[in-house]
Amino acid sequence: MTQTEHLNKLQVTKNSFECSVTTDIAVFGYLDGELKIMLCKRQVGTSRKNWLLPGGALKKDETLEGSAIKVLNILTGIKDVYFEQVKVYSKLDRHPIKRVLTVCFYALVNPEKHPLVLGETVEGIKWFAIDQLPSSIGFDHRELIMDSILYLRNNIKTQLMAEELLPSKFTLQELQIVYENILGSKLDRRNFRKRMLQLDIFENTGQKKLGIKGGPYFYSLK
Amino acid sequence: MTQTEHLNKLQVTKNSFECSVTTDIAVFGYLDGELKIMLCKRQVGTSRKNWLLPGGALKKDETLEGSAIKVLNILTGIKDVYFEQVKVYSKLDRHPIKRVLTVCFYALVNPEKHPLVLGETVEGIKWFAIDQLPSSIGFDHRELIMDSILYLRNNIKTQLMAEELLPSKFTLQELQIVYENILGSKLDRRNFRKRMLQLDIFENTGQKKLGIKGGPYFYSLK
DNA sequence: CCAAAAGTGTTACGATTACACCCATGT
DNA sequence: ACATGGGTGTAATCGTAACACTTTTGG
Repeated sequence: MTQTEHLNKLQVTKNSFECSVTTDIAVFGYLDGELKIMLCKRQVGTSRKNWLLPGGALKKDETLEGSAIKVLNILTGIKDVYFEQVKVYSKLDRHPIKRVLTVCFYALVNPEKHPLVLGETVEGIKWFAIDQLPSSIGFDHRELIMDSILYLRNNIKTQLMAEELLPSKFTLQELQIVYENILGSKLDRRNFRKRMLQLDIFENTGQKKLGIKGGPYFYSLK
Repeated sequence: MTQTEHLNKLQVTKNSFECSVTTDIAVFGYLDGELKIMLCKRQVGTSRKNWLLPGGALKKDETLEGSAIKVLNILTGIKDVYFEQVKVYSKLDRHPIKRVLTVCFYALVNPEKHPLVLGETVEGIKWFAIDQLPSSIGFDHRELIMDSILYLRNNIKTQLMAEELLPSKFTLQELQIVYENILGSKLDRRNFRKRMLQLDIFENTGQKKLGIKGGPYFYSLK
């Protein structure tokens, strides 16, 4: 340890305040033709009013990312998903009882690949369309959700998210709907198709999706 | 308190791990014709090897933003600056002695408006060109610096940063240099000038900067 | 008077947008 | 057969990038 680090250590230990830290995860998935977000009702109890993002306390031997992954798996059975840090929330009164600092992540899942398994303390899990959130959302989680959507919206411009959100075979319309949901606006169908196909990462499987007029082809990642 | 919140409180208190939290601030400023970052040597001591971002421990009654603002003021005398959250670092071994979680911010300052005042525990403060960082940087602060530059670079595309970084009167060349420094690439002079003037937020003060061939005009924000 | 930097406008190119018809399938 | 949605190409527009000469000032 260098001197500087030694002194810095003193700096930290002298100011001995320590803080509970939690992670909350905004999980997005494409379901029933819409972009949705997963919310939970936690624990059994007489009043189960509020929906919450899945989340939990950081433990001694965990990184934030590790904690988020573990917590999500324990509560919902989901694993191996795409994660991204959104923001930290540190307002003094975010939690009614004690000071809690929360790091929010967002995750993208393809619900088809991630069957839900209710964790012990989980009363219920439900997917909500992002423009039809329930009115009863606990703590400041509505703010976390809104911020996560903003981050997602910004990231879609540069990053491709189809792989994470969509089933392995999908029609171009389904892909377009995901984009429109995230961006919150309508896109021109021809221009969208052209742009996506120019990326040269999708291929036409030759199969058509049945039950839909027009007979759209399924596409998959190359 | 609702039932849900009550239960969540149990959730948090049961897992009783609490963690020291610090904020570190990557302060950028335009100085000597270059974009620079401010680093400190902390505390007196025989060995003063490592440069560090200014930073300090979160206290009980502070938000992260509040803490960052206060810490920066105490260490360097700087106040009233533009802040933005970058990222949280939570690797287990970031700090040699104890578990410390760090939230990194970046700040933009106009050095002309913010005279430096060395704080008590500060041995020295120095501005480093972002492509000439010292080799001895403590902890994982090199990583924090690199991430902050990336965030800054991304933000310049949508946000205007001249006001924060530049003196009240500046030439368009100086403005261009800030952009080139942040982006890490050369820009076409005519296109840059055109774009900036089209924003319609700068005005030509009519004064010329002396000592420079060509006699460039000073501009200021409208 | 020479060198260095400031100031200025136009053209070419690429990317994005707008837009309409025919074909396939389900009902 | 009819209605719904799928598939496709082109022209217009906008924003970005490339580019050279004259003017001003310092040395």
